[in-house]
Amino acid sequence: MAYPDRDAEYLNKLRDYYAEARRIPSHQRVAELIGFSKTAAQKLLERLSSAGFIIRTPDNDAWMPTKTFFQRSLATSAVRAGSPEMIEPMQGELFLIDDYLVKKPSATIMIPVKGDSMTDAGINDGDLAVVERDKTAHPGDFVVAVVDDEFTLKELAKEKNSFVLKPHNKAFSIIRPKDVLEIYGVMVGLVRRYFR
Amino acid sequence: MAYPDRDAEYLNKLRDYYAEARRIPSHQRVAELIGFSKTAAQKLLERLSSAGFIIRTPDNDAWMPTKTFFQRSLATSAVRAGSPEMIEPMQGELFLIDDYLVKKPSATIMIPVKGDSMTDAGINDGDLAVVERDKTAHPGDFVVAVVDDEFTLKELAKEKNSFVLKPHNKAFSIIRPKDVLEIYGVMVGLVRRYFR
DNA sequence: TTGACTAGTGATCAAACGAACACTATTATA
DNA sequence: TATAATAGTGTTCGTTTGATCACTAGTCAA
Repeated sequence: MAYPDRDAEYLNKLRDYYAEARRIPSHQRVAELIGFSKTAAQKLLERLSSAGFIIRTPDNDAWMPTKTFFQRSLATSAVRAGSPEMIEPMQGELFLIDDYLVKKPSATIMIPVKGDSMTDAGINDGDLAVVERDKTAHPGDFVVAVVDDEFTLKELAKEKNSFVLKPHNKAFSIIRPKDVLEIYGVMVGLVRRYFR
Repeated sequence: MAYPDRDAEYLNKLRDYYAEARRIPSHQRVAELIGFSKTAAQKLLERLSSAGFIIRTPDNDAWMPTKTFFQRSLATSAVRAGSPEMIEPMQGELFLIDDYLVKKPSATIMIPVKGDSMTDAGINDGDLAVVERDKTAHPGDFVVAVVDDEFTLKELAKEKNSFVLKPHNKAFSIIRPKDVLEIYGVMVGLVRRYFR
């Protein structure tokens, strides 16, 4: 087999392009990108469409990526013998971060974390909290509550007969709401970026 | 003021379009979308660019959204003073976390974090590290290194003339590789899930 | 070894595209 | 009240785009 699976390689180039330009490029640019003729690019896109990586836009005037397009491999086991070069892309299961974190897209929102009140729980300033709005909160859950007209991320805890908000940082003290504790949503995930 | 801020309304239409077609449309389509002339669309896009919502692609042949494009104000819910900026609900998958975290899809892999050696940096056991393979590692970066045929996540540090691996947990000690330090990739992001 | 299939090249062409220009109506300001 | 800036319309023009067609060179199975 001289030509095993070139399309996987082409797809990766397309993915890199998308990460930079946020669009599936025109036939001509695909051609330039890969070192192709324009027609070959066109046929490649049709193949990728059949494979489920891209579909047409609603207006049918361009290609757009599907969820599959964004999937990447998850190293299933950290332990393995031999050279690390052996772990090649597409080994391990395919994986989409959004599907991993978000169960109810319509009720999920991303809220930037401000402050250091949760650092002992591994939640840092600048992280993005994935918050599900209509989820029932239980003691022990991390919740986003509305305190003094601001969002606060804390652990929901029960103290005697009332709910309180427990920070995870010794420098902060427990918040005991005067009247009703207004819970905005439950934290279901965390996203952090190390480079911008 | 009869026409206070039409652009905000136009921007929302653009966002809706983007959620469906995953691209900033052409002048002509913007015109159709809003009920505009082509030139007005062109100028609108330039205004939105000045306002920081869109920028040109690296190839300078189209517009692409910026981070700001994905943010939406709290206009729909109750207006609160001092409310934090918020990123658009995942409704319609407008905001893709994968997109947010991954710069080079073809070289990026997800690796599960094992152990507590990095808890002081807010990285817990069971978290998923987003690792970019061909990125150059600098001292201070968190890297995935191959030590004794296993992946290890540590901070890359320089000690005298050699590189060492620094854990972020007082209970662990610095790893000084005997021979060559084999770096698998650089950590560019972190993903954590609170419910399974 | 013939024939089908696949991944390519190259050329043509109408439609769509972005850029530029002149012009108009409304709003904000000095 | 004059004037500048803003948000539009309409038109032109060279370029890019996607679609289509004819053709070629490997791969693979009957």
